[in-house]
Amino acid sequence: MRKGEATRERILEEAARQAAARGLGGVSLNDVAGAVGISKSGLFKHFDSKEAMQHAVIEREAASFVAGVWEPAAGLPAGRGRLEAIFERWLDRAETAGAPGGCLIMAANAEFDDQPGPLRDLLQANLRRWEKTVVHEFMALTDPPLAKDQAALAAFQMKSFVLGHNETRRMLEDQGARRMARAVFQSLLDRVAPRA
Amino acid sequence: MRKGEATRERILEEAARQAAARGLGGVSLNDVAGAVGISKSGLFKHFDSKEAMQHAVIEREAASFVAGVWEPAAGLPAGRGRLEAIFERWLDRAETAGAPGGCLIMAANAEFDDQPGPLRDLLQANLRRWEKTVVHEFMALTDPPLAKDQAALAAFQMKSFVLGHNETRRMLEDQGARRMARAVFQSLLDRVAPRA
DNA sequence: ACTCAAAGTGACCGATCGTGCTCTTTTCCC
DNA sequence: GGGAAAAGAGCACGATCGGTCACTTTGAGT
Repeated sequence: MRKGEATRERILEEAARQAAARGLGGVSLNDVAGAVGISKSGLFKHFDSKEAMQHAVIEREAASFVAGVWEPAAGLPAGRGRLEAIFERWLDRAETAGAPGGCLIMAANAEFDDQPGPLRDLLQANLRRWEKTVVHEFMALTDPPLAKDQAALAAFQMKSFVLGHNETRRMLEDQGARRMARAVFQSLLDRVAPRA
Repeated sequence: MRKGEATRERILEEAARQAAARGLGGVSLNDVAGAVGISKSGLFKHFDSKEAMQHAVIEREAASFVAGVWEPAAGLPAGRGRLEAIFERWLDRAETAGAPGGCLIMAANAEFDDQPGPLRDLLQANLRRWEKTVVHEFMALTDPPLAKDQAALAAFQMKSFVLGHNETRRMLEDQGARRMARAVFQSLLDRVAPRA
């Protein structure tokens, strides 16, 4: 039904907002329902359980990640410019996505890395797909293509810089976080594929 | 009293174990008391509130961090060897500290980066002190000393590699995580202070 | 050995948790 | 417009949450 889908969307939106602040496990069905303007039992008409809702939140956020990080760059020609675009959009996530609270995916990865179950499985699958994407992106950076293990090392660094930026920005509250992340990423690109 | 101190220590030990798995906010006073072998009300003779206990857990873990990461290297002469030692011990934390569950400090930093309060303040203060330590360590790496902003960039990368290793190891379950972290860190050291 | 504080118990508080149930209202489709 | 299905309300459940209180046991210092 049309109406139901709209409500479902508002639920996920609110749940994501709360998850960004208190963690995915810390969202309260009562609070979500209240903020959306329905009763707690009404919420169960859209999700069979809290876990099912969390699952949907993650899927929604993963889609948002693809839309916000990958798709804006997908139109660009493969190469340094595209990697730079991806990196910038990726950094954006730590600062704006689901504001405030930063990137839900990054937080959830840390939250569930020790809690076996379907939620962790989903996060892991998403993370693995993204990892592959980034590695391929680095392989396509040079001609001839970068060796896979070299690309993996570059991808590891890129991912690390995003995580470092996230902590530096959010926990250390260092305003230079983005500048530093950008600097070291540019340095990485220079090493992997020296400018003409 | 002697007995009380021992109990207090067992409480903190168990609380840290649970915090590593479910997060600091997810520890249950009931479960902790049960695992220690005392009643929940007995627990309150050692800590005035749950937050006070969490505070003590963080302080204990911070001391463990210093003892496990900094002190083993403190005896070495400043320079590349000492930085390598620090890095290795730091990586160890993601794999063994509080096993299983990895480094409580890293997890707590991600958990509380959006939850204002005394716990976040404590984590932030610890993180800032450690950040300063690492920057100074990099400054002392070369002769003449590295400029502060250059050392900050190096420290940012080192910290990022630890975070990247943590996620790669714990969430991606990539067994090559440590090898990659070591490789990119060595490369960083080579750039900052080329070998003789 | 005596004493007094520290350590620990058990029952209980109000609140909130996720979830199930029945019932009413709304919305969509024909 | 009527009828079926979806959306939602309201209530209550058992469990668990952090926390309090009065009481008993234990242990250390003199």
